[in-house]
Amino acid sequence: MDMFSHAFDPFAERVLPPHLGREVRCGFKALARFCPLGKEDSLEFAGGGEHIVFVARGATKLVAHASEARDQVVAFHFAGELYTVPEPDNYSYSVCALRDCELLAFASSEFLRLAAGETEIVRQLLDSTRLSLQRCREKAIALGRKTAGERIAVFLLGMADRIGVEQDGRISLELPMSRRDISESLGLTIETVSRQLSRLKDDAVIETVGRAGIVLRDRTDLKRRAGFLRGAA
Amino acid sequence: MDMFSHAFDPFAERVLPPHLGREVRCGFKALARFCPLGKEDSLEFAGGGEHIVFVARGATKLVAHASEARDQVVAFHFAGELYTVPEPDNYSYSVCALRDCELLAFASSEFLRLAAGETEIVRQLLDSTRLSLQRCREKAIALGRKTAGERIAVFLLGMADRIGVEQDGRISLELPMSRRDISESLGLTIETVSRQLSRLKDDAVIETVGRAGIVLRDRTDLKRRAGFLRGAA
DNA sequence: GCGCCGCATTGATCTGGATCAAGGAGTCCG
DNA sequence: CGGACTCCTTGATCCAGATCAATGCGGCGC
Repeated sequence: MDMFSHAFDPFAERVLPPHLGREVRCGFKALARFCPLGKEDSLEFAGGGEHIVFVARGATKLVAHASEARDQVVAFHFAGELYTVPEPDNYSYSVCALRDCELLAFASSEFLRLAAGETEIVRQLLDSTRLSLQRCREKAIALGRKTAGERIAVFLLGMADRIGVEQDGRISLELPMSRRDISESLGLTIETVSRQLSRLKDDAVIETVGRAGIVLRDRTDLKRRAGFLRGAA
Repeated sequence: MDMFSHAFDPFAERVLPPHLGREVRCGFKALARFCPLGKEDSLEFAGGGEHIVFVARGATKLVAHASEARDQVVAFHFAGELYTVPEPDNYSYSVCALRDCELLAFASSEFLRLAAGETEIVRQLLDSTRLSLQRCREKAIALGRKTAGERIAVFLLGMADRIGVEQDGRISLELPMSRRDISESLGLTIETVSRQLSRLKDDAVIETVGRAGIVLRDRTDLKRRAGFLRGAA
C-alpha cells in the first residue's frame, strides 16, 4: 500500500461514516493533498483560503505570525486530530512539524461542499472545531490571567492528558516540542519556561529525563500550582 | 405577540432553514429557554453541561472565572449572534448582560439531537463555532504577543467592525462595556486601559464622547498601532 | 438643574517576567 | 567514542504594566 493510502485510511476511519457512498469517499480522496513533512518543515498555504488539516502521523504546531520575530503558537496537534487553519487575515498562519509527519490538507470550501449532504461529516467537523475552541478559550484564560508558574503547570497537565503514558504509577511524557515552542505557546520567553521547570524540579514536583522527557511526580501539587478555581484538589 | 416569540423569530430567521418541518421547528421552540436579563444580570448554568445561546436583543460578555477575583472575558456577543457556553471544567463560565438583553438558551446535547438530521442547522452551528474560534485565536495572539497599546488598538478596530456606525466619514461607536470589562477581555488592568485610551486621545487618533462614545479619527494610524504584520497600511 | 455616587482618570511606586549575557549539557555525526 | 553544535540553564539587570493612592467627572435620581 502506498504512503498516501496509509495516511488516508486513518482519516477515513475517524472522519468519514462507514456507510458513505463510494463517490463521495473518492471525492475526499481526490481532494486530499498528502503532505509528508520532515521535522521543522512548514506548510504555508500561500494560496490563501481556509484549510482543513488531518494529522495522520506525527505532531504539529499551528503558528500565527504576529509580526517580525513575534510568533504565537496557537495550538499543538497530535496524530488523529483534525483542525482548521485560518485564512490569512490580520496574521498569516502556518503548520510546522514538531517531528516527522504525514498530513492530509484540504481546501476548506471544497471539503465543505463535498460534505454538504453528509450530516455526519459536518457533525464530525463541528466536534473537532468545538474541541479546538474549547482549548483556545482555556489558552486565552491562561494568557490573560495566569502567572508564568501557573501557565507551565496548566501546560504540563494538558500534555499529560494528551500524550502522557502511565509508568509504574507515575505519568511520564516525551515532549515533542522545544522550549522555544513552549514559550511561544504560553506567551513567555524560553528563559522563563526554563526557570519554571527548574523550580518544579527543585520542588520535586517533576523529574526531567534528558531534554524532552518529563515525569510528573506529584500531579496533585501540579494541579494546585495551576491555579484552577474548580477541582483544585 | 408575546416576548418569547419576539425573541424566537430572529433565531428562526437566522439559524433554522426556511423549509424546516413544523415538528422540528416546534421542537426548538419547546427547547428554547427564554432569558430576559437586566443590565449586569448573569446567567449561570449551574446545572452543568454545555449550552448554546442566541442573543435576540442586547449585548453580552462570556466570562470565565479563573479564580477568586480573577475573571477573564472570553468574548463579547451582540444581537443576532449564536455561541457556545462551555461545560464547567477547570473553570466555570457565565453569561452576563452588558445592557438589557433577551437571550435564548438551549442545552447543547438536546439542540444537537434535534438538529441531527438537519444538515443546514449543523452547518449553521459549525459556522458560528468557526467564527468564535477565529476570534478566540486572534485574542490568544493578542494576549500572548502584543503590548497594551497594540491590544487596545486591536480591540477598537474589532469593535468598530462589529458595532461601529459611519458618521460624516468617521467611524463612531458606543461601547456597551465598562473599562473593567475591556481590561478583563484584554488581560490588562483598568488603569492601563484608561492610560492607553488617553494616549490615543492625546495623539488625536480617537475622540471620546462621554464615557462610552468613541470616534475613530484616524483608522490608518490605529491599524499601524495594532502591530499587524499583514495589511499594515 | 443640582448633588451624589460610581466609574474613570491620573500620578507614584513596585515587581514579574523580559532582556542581556555567560556557561553547561544533550545529542548527533563522523 | 569524541568533538562540536545547538539547545538549554542560570545569573544580572531592566522595564512595561501592575498595584497603590488620590482626585476627577459623567450620568442618574431627586
